Amino acid sequence: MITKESKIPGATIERIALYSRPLEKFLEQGTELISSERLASLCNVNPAQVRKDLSYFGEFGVRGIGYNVRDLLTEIRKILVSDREWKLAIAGVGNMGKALVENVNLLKRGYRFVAAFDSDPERIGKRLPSGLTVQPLTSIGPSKEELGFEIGVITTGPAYAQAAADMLIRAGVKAVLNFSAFQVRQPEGCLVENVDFSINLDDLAYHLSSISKQ
Amino acid sequence: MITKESKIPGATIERIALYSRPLEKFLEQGTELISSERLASLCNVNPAQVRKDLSYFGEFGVRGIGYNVRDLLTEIRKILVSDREWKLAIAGVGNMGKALVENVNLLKRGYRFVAAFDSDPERIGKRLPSGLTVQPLTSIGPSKEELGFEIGVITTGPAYAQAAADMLIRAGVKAVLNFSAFQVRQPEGCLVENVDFSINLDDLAYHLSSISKQ
DNA sequence: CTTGGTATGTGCAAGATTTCACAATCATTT
DNA sequence: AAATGATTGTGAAATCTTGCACATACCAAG
Repeated sequence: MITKESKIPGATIERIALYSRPLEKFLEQGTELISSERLASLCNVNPAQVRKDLSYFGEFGVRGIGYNVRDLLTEIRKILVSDREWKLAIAGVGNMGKALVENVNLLKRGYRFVAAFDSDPERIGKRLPSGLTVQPLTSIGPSKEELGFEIGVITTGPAYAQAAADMLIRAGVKAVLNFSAFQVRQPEGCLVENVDFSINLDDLAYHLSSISKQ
Repeated sequence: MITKESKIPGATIERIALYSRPLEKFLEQGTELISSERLASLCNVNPAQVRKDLSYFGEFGVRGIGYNVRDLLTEIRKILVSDREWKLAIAGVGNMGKALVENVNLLKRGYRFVAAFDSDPERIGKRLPSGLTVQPLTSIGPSKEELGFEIGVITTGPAYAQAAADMLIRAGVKAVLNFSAFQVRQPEGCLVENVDFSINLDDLAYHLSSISKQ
């Protein structure tokens, strides 16, 4: 039961994060116990998958009974290291940027935006509802020194995405979450996740069509 | 080379959508040819993977030469059925909803929002910059009759997500893209994709920590 | 018209992930 | 204290996915 990183499927990590969502809800509702079957059904996965995923990290259930909601959630947060606060910086304060900075769910889960940047002179200096003042992209470096954000989020237009990523990485950020339409390359020593909604729509369109073809 | 749906990996579809992004850029720039190697490198995947993915649908390249950018993009759009317009409806017109409705990339790729709904009386009746007028969630049914949207997008708060999904599905929508923090259950006869950014952040946090532990 | 250089298409092996199926374990009842 | 019923944890089988390696095909040059 050694937590050997290299053996853990990447998809397992994402599913474990997924499991925590219904658990949070059960905790609020006061439900104490949950079975792998119920949790699986809520997450659209196989019950054995839930158990196997968790088994990579330890034994958190009680045979014949199920999982204690509070305990399991605590364990999952430990596994994902979301049991502490992470400081984020955002580059690009358009609609999408604002949606993220003001998203209470992220804050509830410990993701706090501590700095906001943009290249548009119109936006620089403006104060966001969350209290952050928009700074020029060029001040990422000094700002990182001062505020110590660890993860960069990119919500600029595609034209500025790579530049923003470069500046964040040069400033020492070790992980980047990129929502721009431009696919940011993964450089040495920095994690990059690219998120592109239109891919989800393409995916739906493809499957919709292939269903109706039958 | 029969396009047998059941044999095509789900991940292949998503990657094919991914390949179209750099291709769009090359087309704009006037680049005519591209190799699987270059395309793979831009998408952070293996060149053989690119060729294998495409081979599920046909032979689009020329041995010894590579792929014609324009032709490949056309083929990919045919495969993904993104060579036509898809009509979307959005439920929830907060920051996130607005970000999507006003996203030019989606429009450029043929995804057009034709209706917007919200449960907040403050928002109902307001006109969005894109020209849409926000309607009450309860009018989804009649609106679908009239406007014929095929895909529903959910950007409500978690409390309204399932209700919004139910209404969209009852109105006859066959695919739902859900951005709310609530995991919508996949009902019979309707595709559901759940997107939750905080999972991406959890993922980054996990990998960041496991790296620094070494 | 042959040769050389290059990059695709793909059978197959290697690898990764998921699912099954059942032993293990615990609370409860008799 | 034993039997019952429930649900976990997990080895192993089944399935799915990826990547190698090379035959195949095409262009260009001589």
